[in-house]
Amino acid sequence: MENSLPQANNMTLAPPGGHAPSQKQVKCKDCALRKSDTFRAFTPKELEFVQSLKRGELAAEAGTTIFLEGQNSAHLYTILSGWVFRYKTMPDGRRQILNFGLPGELLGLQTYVFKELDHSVEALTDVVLCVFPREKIWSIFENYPELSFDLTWISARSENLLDNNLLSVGRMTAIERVAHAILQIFDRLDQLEMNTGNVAEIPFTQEQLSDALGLSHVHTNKMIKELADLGHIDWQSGKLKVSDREALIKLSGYETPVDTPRPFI
Amino acid sequence: MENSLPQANNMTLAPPGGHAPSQKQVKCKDCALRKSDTFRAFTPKELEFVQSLKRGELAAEAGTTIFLEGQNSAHLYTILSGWVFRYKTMPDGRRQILNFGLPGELLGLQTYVFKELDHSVEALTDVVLCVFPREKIWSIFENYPELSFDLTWISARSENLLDNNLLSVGRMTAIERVAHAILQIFDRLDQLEMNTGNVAEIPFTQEQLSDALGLSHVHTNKMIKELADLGHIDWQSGKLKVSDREALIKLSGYETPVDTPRPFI
DNA sequence: CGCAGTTTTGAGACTGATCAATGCCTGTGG
DNA sequence: CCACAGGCATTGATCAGTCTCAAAACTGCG
Repeated sequence: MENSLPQANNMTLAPPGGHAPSQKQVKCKDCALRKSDTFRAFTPKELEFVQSLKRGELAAEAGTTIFLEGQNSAHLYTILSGWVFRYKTMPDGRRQILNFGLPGELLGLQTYVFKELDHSVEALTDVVLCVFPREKIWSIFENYPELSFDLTWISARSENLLDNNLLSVGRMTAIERVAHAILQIFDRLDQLEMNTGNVAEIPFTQEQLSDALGLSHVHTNKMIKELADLGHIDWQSGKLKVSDREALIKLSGYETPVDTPRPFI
Repeated sequence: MENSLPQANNMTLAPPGGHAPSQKQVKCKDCALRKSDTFRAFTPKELEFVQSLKRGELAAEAGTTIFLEGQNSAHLYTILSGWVFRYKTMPDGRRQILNFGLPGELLGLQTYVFKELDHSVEALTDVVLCVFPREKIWSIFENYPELSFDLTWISARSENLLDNNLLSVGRMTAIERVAHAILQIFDRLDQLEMNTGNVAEIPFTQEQLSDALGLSHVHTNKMIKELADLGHIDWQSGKLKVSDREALIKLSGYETPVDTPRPFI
């Protein structure tokens, strides 16, 4: 009744065939994300336009494959709630998680720009996605310079996150990587006001984290334990507490980003 | 007389002060890069417009710093000839090369989108850059939807390259990374018609390659030797010959990209 | 010819991977 | 309400890939 869609045993390709726009959909002007001043304010005109692009909402369970490497997609999505991750795999099963996606982020720009996607995207938690048909994207470029700029902005930001991940995976030690990742996730959640003080709800498993960091899950676990033994963090049953942010920063060379309001569509 | 600019002992911040537009500058319509069908054709109108954005050309010697982390820049550049690399460093000197930049690629989009850059860019060889003042970029979004799309395209492509590098650095063994990198560089050069059969001119040192792959230069050297001993490659004094492409592909799981004409500005 | 930067080689050290259990928690069915 | 299964976290032991250190050989250039 609720989740109109992917009956989502893992690996269902979404959206399946002619996917039904869900019954109730939030108007863009009422979108919860707009309320946050993390995101730049839209003019009424922009809001109305974006509303005209929105086809509906798509709810997907944790574990659902949203995009599959090599496929094309008829839609782009903005994450309204929940987490996803982008990843690539090798034939023998090795997996690299490229990035985690949080609310406000756009999925599938690559599928619009190129013919097909060369990575996959999976829902990490139950998610709600805002659906845009790809044929309508062009009208953004055609009519809304500010929004076109936003698309470039979004793409550049995503590149930026990758730069950081590459530095981490390429040149940091295991413990530095873990500390760095924790701080990065923390700050991103902070921007979205998804933290309670110094505690965050972390939906990913240690194995998923290790796939993001290029480490084995065993070693990742040992590093987490070490950070905990040092008294810097406490990570229990999905709740991550950063007890000593400064120590983590010192340990990993993390630089707190200046966060200016960012666009989302 | 020739190189109007950075007298380029390393680490000169370019462009220094009020940099002189160089005397002779190629008209966009005569740009050598346009001749290649690697790049999408521009309409006369687009050509004329892009020409109006171009402020001049900048020649920089190998080793010149084009952008420095943390700075802002008054210009964006398109590489007309030569190689550059983007990189990040850590306080203790560890360096990660994020990507190599080849002719046709745009530098500094991040500096336009955000306030400042969080990586550096250095000329790997002598380069000639096409200079665009940042204040003019907005007119692209305002007046040319196709070119705005191209900017998004360029940004998405660059993200795509990073995805591949992250997979390589995060999940491949040393020898796989080296093989993968060689194939990737080779294909990019091929697109630009910069290869002679199966031989390419490679300007980077093994140390620079190792910084791109997240390896030590010693180990990188050993892997190169191993590939050579296997008879797959031959890399001597800047000339890299790929003798057995198939073997490299099998070894690294590299996937040859489909190359559609791409934009450059 | 000599110097500086780069490549090559060898030896030993160490970080992180792999293998193999065990423990823990949650949800499910009897 | 207990037994059990499955997924995840944790731990220990061993192994191996890669790093670091050190030195020598090579290359191009002034």
